[in-house]
Amino acid sequence: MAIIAKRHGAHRHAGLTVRSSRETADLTLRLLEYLAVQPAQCGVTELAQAFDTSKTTIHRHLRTLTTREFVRQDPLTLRYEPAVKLFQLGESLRERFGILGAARNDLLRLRDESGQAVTLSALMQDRVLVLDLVQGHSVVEFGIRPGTQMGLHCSAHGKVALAFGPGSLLTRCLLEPLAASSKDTVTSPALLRKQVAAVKKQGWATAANEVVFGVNALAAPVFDHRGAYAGAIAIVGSTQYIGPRPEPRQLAMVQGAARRISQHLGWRNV
Amino acid sequence: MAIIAKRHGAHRHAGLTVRSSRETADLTLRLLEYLAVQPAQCGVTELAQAFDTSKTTIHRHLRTLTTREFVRQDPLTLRYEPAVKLFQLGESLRERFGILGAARNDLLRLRDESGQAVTLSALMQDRVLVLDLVQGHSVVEFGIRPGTQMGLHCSAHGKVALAFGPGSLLTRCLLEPLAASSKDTVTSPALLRKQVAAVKKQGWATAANEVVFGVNALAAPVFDHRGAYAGAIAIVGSTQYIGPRPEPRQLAMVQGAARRISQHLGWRNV
DNA sequence: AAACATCGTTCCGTTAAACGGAACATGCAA
DNA sequence: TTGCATGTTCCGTTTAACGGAACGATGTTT
Repeated sequence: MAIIAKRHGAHRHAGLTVRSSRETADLTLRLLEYLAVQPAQCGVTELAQAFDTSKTTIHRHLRTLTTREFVRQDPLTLRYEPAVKLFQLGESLRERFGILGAARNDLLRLRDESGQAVTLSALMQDRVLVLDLVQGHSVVEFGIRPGTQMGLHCSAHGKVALAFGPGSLLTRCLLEPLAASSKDTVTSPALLRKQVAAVKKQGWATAANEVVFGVNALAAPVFDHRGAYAGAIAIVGSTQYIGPRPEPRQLAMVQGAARRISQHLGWRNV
Repeated sequence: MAIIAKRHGAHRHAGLTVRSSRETADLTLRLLEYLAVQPAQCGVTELAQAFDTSKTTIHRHLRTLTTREFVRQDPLTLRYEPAVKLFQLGESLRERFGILGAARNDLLRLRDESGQAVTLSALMQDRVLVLDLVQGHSVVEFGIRPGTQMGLHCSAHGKVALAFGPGSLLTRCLLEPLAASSKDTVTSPALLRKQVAAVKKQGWATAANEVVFGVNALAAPVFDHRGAYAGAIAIVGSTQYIGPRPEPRQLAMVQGAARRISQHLGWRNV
């Protein structure tokens, strides 16, 4: 864990301490991030070691974070942990996604109809972000936690975004080499273009074994009142239940749900 | 808006600029918070005015926030807005509440049974925090946004927390004067003690007209595997549907859902 | 089309604030 | 008790945060 923390911090080099971070507030932000992802409370000494700096510095930064209520000190253990503010600020960003409120009920209906887990994604800064998840009814539970970002070229959500999102998205995506996250990941630009074109034509996308082996997802786009791409919904489950060529019944359910959500967002006609 | 931003920042006093914030990183955090709650993107000049400081300073702080991906600059407008990271960190705090995952399905069932909006709360740092909301089926929609914190003495969630949460909570709550948020808010310590005792005995709480006039909520506690208070659920709706003395049917639904969620958390017997 | 206003950004000398070592107060274990 | 942890405070040194002025690019007004 110290490695992560030190990534942009201070490095020991031949017995000499070289400080590579140019900004001070930077440490405060790194501290905040570190505390947030840590499962347990953290002590000052422990943090000082992780960030390779003095206890004094850590303590001062924690005090800054505490007065702003981003972090709090447990009165019993005297150790530090993230506070409500962080949760609230994260929550306040949700409001920027009108799609979230509009989708909730239809996601549940889709889950009940399909029996599979249902996910909702939107495009944020050229990245596909999972916004919501409704757990399935199967014995083994699939699903991706909200906040996770998915690959554009190696997920059903991503391919729908490439097909129906901003036209320049595919171009920008192909600027960087396509990372292979599994054996079946598409790494050829030409093949990806072909797939995206197909998705655009048929109105849905699958990504069998592309994220995790044995798992597939079936995604369809959601549009806003102007007819612009607002996000995507997908059912996700074992390849046993969702094949590379999905059943017409599943397709109808997913696309039906997507259409209803689009309509809630003010979208009209085809 | 400038007032909010300046609250702990720099103040003009008789033509003299006095800087009251002792810490530098403090400004970075205030900036982050400001951007998060702002509905639109913000420009450098605008922010410099709001925080009564130079454009240079704002720009440098924004750059710090940008490199850490807490904030991003829109390439088109060149203005700044909160970025994914903030959402993800907020989301990561959710994991600290085991109650959230355990409750989802039962919240939906309760919504469908009761037809009312359903809320889920937990105790965080002596504050009752709304964690989840399932919208009702009625024409007029009620409900409180996740992230909102509710008064201990003037909400159904709060009263349940006082009755079943840490024993010292009531004591600490009574240290400060009980703020009246509406006409029907309980402001007498003696009366509150009495009400809390009643809640403890009966296992549920209501708070008609205490938050907003015409709105009532019916809350019941949820317990974890050790039998400790983990949070509360409630149905919320018009006083027309949820009376001060709720119908036995409604009580059974809410308490049934609370019991099922407790069982998912590992709670046994009673 | 030229002049203007305003945007975000860079430069640089000044100065305030961030820094860390040492000493402190406290709680827990041998 | 003594020892070793913890989190916290003090203070002299030094670093990096500061803001005014100048810059280049946009888009608006004359």
